Amino acid sequence: MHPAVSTDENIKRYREQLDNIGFCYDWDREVKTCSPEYYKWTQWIFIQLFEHYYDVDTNQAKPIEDLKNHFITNGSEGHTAYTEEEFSFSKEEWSTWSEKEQADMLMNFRLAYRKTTYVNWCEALGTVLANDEVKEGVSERGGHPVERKPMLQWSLRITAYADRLLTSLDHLDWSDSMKKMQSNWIGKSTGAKLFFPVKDSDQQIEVFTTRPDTIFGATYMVLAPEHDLVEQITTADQKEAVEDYVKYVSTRSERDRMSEAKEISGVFTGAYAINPFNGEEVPVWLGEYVLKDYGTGAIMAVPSDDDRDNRFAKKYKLKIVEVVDKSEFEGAGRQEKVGKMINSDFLNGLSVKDAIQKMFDEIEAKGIGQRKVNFRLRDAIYSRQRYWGEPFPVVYNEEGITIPLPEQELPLELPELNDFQPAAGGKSPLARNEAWVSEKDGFIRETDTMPGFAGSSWYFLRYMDPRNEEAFASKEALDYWQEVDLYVGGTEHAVGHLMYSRFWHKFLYDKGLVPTNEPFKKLINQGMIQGVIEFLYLKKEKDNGQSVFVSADLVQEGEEDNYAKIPVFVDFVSDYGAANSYLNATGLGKFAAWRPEYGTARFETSSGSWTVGQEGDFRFETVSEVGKMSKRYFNVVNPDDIVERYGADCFRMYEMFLGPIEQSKPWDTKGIDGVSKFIRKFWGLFFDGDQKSFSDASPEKGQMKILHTCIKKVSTDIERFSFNTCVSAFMVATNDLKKAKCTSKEVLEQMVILIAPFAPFVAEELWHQLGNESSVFDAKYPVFEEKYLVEDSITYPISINGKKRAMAEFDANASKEDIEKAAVELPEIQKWLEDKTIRKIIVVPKRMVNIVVG
RNA sequence: GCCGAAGUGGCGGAAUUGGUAGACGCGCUGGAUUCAAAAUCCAGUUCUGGCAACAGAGUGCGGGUUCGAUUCCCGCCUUCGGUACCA
Repeated sequence: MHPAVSTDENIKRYREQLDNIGFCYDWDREVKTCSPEYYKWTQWIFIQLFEHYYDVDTNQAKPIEDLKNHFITNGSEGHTAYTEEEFSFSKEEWSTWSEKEQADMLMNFRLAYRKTTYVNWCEALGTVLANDEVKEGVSERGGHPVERKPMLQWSLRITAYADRLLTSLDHLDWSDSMKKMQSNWIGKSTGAKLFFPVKDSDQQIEVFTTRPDTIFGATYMVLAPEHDLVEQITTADQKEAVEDYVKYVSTRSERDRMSEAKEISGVFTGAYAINPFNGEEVPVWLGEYVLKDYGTGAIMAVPSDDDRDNRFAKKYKLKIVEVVDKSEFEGAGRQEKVGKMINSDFLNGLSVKDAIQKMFDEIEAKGIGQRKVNFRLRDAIYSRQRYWGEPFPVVYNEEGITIPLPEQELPLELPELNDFQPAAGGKSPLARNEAWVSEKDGFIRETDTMPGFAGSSWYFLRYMDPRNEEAFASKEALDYWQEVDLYVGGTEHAVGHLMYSRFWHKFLYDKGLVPTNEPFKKLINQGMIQGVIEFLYLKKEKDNGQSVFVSADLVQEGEEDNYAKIPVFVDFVSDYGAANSYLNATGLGKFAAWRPEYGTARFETSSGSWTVGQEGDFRFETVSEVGKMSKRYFNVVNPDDIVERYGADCFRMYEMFLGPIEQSKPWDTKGIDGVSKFIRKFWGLFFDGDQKSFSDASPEKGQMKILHTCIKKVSTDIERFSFNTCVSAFMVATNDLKKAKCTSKEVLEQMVILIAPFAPFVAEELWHQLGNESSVFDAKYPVFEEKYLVEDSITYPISINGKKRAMAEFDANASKEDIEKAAVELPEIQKWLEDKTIRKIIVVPKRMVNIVVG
């Protein structure tokens, strides 16, 4: 199916569902990130990013033209543009460079730029896979091998904004946990970068370390297996081992490499580096735990003070030199920055803290390195080898220089294609459309497309002015709406979408295109309604070329590692959600038809093997896990049938009633009857059968108390997004009003207004039944009045040593002394005081009494 | 592994600043109504012992602070989200 068709169907479907549930949206402001009217501006923003660099002096984005002019007049000398590498060239050199060489240099500074990055390449499928589609080195679909492969791709230089993304978190009304996740993700650390010369070579290894104090304990070095120097420094007799290892690591996902649960691995290059402080020769190793893209892609390993280095050193029997004496800090971890320096020449006797500072000075004095702030945050890869995305609004000339399209040629529309599979030779689908790719004058178009986060990084700005053809939004609209007041989103967006949006927004702010520095003022995290994911166990090793699935009950405990888990569409599964859910012959047939690549697979169950076409009594057990409802897991449950059966009011209130908004939980309709009953009960306050039962009778004091208790609870709970307790407050009020036989229109009318945002359909109907002409949503929302809740007396719990032993009622104005006296004299309390001395009596007014005895 | 969150009856959950643990709802048990069922209504329902009054235990596990801890501190366990190509 064409993605445009399925996307339209999905949008239509969502719209129907949202209407069905009774959500109030201003549909005039609807935007579609895949429509050319919208993505014209996504492309436009991309070009702006391409045309700018980040100036670290003024801390804002500046036109790349300015930088180019600087290079023309000064060369690299004195430039203040953000970049990862250092470049040094004179204006004369610049002027001798070809246009292509100059363009390549500018690429190192542009906020949108091209560089070689690694992708998960699956040769068998001829395509690049998302990390999620790769499970333990093989593709989730088909179980084919996947390797890391370098590819020239677009990236966004988000790292230029790292510091600002970090510091402006302070001013946001976001949860602390969310801010922490973002700040950890950005991962600012202050350290030193320094060079270790390679023995018998003119090469140097650059490392970044936050622990320069431990340099005398640096007994070996580790390079990322992809490090540029690997080939040059590897000795002849280690060549084969190194090549094998590099190949092995290319099949490992980054996540696997970071996990320490798995066995540590590495290989010796044969080369030695010189420790610049003590002149010792230290072996240079490769290790998969060092990543190419973090820091410099190389570390000085200090096994005495780093856990991973320590494990590595022990495994490969490398030298360990203790350099920090932690004897005064019992229980301190290996990596804790405490203790006194030992075995460290001029650092001996210093505290770790002082030693770090001293080393910064030494390194700079010796001229072998300098202080450096490093960020864990990496630039965002912006290319996707897929059809369904925004085309890049650029062409490449014959030399490969990037030329952005002029604004009047935007949008560059996605051309029609009838086959969305990757093109031959691992190229993106768009490469099939040669007429589109080849532009006039030998120019060619980019065949990759933009990622999903392109359109989603700024859509909220388009809501402010969705039809504007002159700009992504008018200045007037942006000034009026400012930022997003409240953003409700899940924590799954914590470091992805929310970080990218903030980055784009800051860039637009720098250009004076938006009035605010941050896009989302307040943010709350709703939990996810989860689903049960059903997996089939697939043997990683094929049997004579045949895929073999094994029923979960036949897989031994501890053997799970030999299997890949393949998700199955939950509709095929019998007893879905139960612990022993399974596929019968029909279900297996559906699975095989749905996943044709497994059409020839064998499915082993306790009652024999099943293959396509077989009938009979098979029970192939699945693995059930609670996880997010997602297209990827084929476990999405549809709200429509609930609305059909119980009505939208009931669906809405039940979903709220399930629990706190920020908590995740599996979807389960058990209990929805309670909410359904409540709505009928609420209706029953107004009607006795078909007869209206309300009257003009003036409300009793007790009824007003019930009403205002409810108003108070609901008003405060709405403010703190505690909707589940609002629903229970309505239930309590309804039960109480019924018990009080309340028929007062005055009270009931207020209840209707109060409940309207929760159950809009029934509220509107009752509102009209009460004789009102206008909509309930135009009525004034009830206001809590304290006077209805004033109590004459208060019931106190009386505790002995913190354990409740009696209840007693006291006048609301009773003094502490009176309460103490009366409490002690209660017969239920007296028996606990026999043979005991009263040590203390604590009275918390209007709360409780605690008598301490001993 | 790392970062973040959560863990309370048979189940979903409540307890807003350290002050009555289990509100509200589901389920279950008994009863009313009914030829019967559904629906509805009434009563009970944390666990253990007890006819009961009552007593003991109890908020993932182990410690600590406090007159008092679901709430604060330290150490663990389990589950969920993220871990850079889902966004």
